[in-house]
Amino acid sequence: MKETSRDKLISAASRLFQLQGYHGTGLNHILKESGAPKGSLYYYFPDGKEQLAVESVQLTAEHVRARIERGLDQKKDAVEAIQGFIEEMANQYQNDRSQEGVPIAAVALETALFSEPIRTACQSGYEGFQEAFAEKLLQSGFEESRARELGIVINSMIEGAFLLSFTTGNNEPLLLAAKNIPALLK
Amino acid sequence: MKETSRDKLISAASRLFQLQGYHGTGLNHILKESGAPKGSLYYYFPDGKEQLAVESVQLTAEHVRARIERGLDQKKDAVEAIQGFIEEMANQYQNDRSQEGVPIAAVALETALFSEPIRTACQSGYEGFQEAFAEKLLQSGFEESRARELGIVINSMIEGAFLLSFTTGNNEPLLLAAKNIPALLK
DNA sequence: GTCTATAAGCGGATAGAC
DNA sequence: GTCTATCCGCTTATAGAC
Repeated sequence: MKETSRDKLISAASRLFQLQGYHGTGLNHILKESGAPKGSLYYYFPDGKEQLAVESVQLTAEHVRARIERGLDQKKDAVEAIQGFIEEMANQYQNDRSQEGVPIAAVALETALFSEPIRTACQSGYEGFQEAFAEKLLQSGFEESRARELGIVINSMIEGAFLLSFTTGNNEPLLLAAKNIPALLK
Repeated sequence: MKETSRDKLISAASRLFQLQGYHGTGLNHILKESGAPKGSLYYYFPDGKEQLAVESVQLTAEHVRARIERGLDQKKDAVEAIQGFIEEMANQYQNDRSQEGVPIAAVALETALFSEPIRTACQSGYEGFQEAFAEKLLQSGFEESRARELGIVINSMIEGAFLLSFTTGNNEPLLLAAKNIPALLK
């Protein structure tokens, strides 16, 4: 179970893109961080930085979705589960703020109008998050179309609260999002 | 009432930073777009790109806040006013999506951990948006602490919905945010 | 105050040895 | 598959003429 240069490149890129965005992260920085040689980068990712970004976004999105699903499994009731998940995010954010960033968001905003492959990867990622929430709501008895709608609304709320918490260095927006979830799902 | 080089630089920078983010926008691009000469840039903004970004964020934030206030003045009831404002944003976004971007957000995400002056400017901007919403809620009879809380929640919701709409090229997230505002303010 | 020329460095990408 | 050397373009920033 060894980690290849390819894996090391993607995971380093995922971290750095999330922290500094797409244009703010140079390939040299990714190479240094990953310990991989430049030759390997273009061997594994012939389309260069853009391809690396697409795969990084996909990896990040899978991790986040898995984390959402794990979080929502903690409680049976959907409303409590979603509320608890956001609170959990708020709490763990308080600890290692500096090492995280907002998943996908920076890359999405920077590249949406200029790289269709990256934009599509971000869109798919977001759809995955929404599905995870909708799935939980379905299981809790919400009607299908309503559950899908609320998946989008909850995702909006979390992304926005995360953006504000990250920018201000204060987890209050996330805590308030959690607090107001029950009203939204009423 | 002529527009100075300084004004032209800031307004060009505001547009480009919003569309492409901080690191994705070069000074040369800003200069070309504004028509100002490079000498003027460092004459008016001795601290260079960082200072230009701070002032651009401030300008953008003022415009957005003014637009929020104008939007909220359209209806007397706070709930209807906020809902209407988000719908208005969703509709106008449908038209000229490509020329806008999400105000402040890209710059905030890219620079929060690496430039304190820019981060602070973004934070102040967001606080202004929240005040505008809270003010309207106060006038509509909401209790002070509740109004301030909801200002943050509404701002989160809008920012997140805007991010998703921009990334997916579809205004559905904004429309759903508007639709679900009444439940939130219940 | 305005403009040009240029410095110094980093960006992404490639060639070619091994 | 791995690594180095290198190219070219664009970046921020500065110097100095006008």
